[in-house]
Amino acid sequence: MWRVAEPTVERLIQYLRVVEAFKKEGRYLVSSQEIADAMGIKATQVRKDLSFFGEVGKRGVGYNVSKLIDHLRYILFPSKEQKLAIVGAGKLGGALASYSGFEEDKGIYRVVALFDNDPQKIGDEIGGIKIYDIKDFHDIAEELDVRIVILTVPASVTQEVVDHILSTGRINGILNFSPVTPIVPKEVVLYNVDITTELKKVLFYVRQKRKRKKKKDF
Amino acid sequence: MWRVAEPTVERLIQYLRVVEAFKKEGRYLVSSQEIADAMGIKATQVRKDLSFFGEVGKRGVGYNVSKLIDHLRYILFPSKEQKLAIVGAGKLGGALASYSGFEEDKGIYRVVALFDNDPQKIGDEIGGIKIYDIKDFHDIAEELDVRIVILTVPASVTQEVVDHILSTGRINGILNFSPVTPIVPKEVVLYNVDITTELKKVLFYVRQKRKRKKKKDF
DNA sequence: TCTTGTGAAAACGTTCACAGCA
DNA sequence: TGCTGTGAACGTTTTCACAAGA
Repeated sequence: MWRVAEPTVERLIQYLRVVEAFKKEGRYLVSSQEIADAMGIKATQVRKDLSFFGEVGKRGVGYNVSKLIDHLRYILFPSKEQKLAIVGAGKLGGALASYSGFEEDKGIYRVVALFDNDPQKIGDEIGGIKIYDIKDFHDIAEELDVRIVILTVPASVTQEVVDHILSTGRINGILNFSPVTPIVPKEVVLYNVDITTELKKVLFYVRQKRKRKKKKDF
Repeated sequence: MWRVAEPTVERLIQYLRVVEAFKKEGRYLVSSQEIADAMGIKATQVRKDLSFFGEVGKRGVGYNVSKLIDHLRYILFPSKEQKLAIVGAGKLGGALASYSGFEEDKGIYRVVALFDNDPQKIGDEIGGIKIYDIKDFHDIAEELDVRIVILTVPASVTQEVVDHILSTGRINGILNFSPVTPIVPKEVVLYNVDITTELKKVLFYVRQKRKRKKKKDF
């Protein structure tokens, strides 16, 4: 199998979305330049990425929209729909359980369960998804064929919860929304989405730019 | 002013959190190795980053925890508390309005307003934050001194809403949660947090690893 | 002529090896 | 001796320049 660099994977995922949008507009052909413009990157970058797995466009013509979609889907998500669980049925977990953006990705993944430790919440439903007791994670995850988890628990219990869900030996992927990076065995895929860090990056660069501008003004 | 690379800024922000945690534990000194371990990176990386703005540790000793915190805060966020607005009072916007993780960053930023176009919601409060009519964005943003926006609107209206809020000329930073990358003038700082892309990266690499493992097993 | 595909170069980021100090 | 600071080496990612093909 090929070894794909992480920034390339990120862009391939976005190419798929962008090209699917072109298809919805009824487009039959698309150029690397058009894809690049839609994403704010360079056309050469798009061509490098797309040609990584072999030639897929036609020189002088462009890329066939439907063919390109099939190609990207085959490379990125050739498996059947993956089942996800959201662990932590608080505000953020609840918002994700009924997040409309996930609808677009039917066939790739689907949220099938919520977990929490609050007896008040267990048994309820959010967005049509049932809340289970985190104590029953082992059994329910097995029953529902869950191997990937979205983690939306408070920072203070992140490591503890991660240890618990990994003790089942089933889970091989975690998308963590807490600002604490848990320690996981290297065979588990962990990505962190830290909202507070992203916000601070915006703040830092806004200030940086103001400064640069002032300097220029002289 | 210095030019700081983006991965460096991200790590500096995390050093601040990690070192503040060490301070809470009553630590007076900390080594680059300890910081590195807490973040799963190399100690040399920590030293490179921390020495970027001049020497701040003591050779043979380590870093003074309180001094290091002051130093990082001075580099990253020397300005007064920034006011943020959340545009889009749906599930995700609501969850962020009452997100407890923001409490930790008091003094750096604060959410002061929500905006939506749904007359049903306008006038309500979420997490103590009032929902205003997006039509009044210009006036309210000026009144509340908002220059940074968290965007949690549906993908289909992302560009339209961005154009509207930028037309005030006040806004110079956007943290966008929609999976569509809006086009903004280059003087506006834009960061995208695309939950669906992060999820797909996890799925891709989980599959990749399974394959690699199988190969190894032979 | 138009647009893709690609080796080579440049830019960027990380790691190493060790010098410098307490 | 122990730990920081840093130039040089290394690895990775992006960009360039142009060859190849419809």
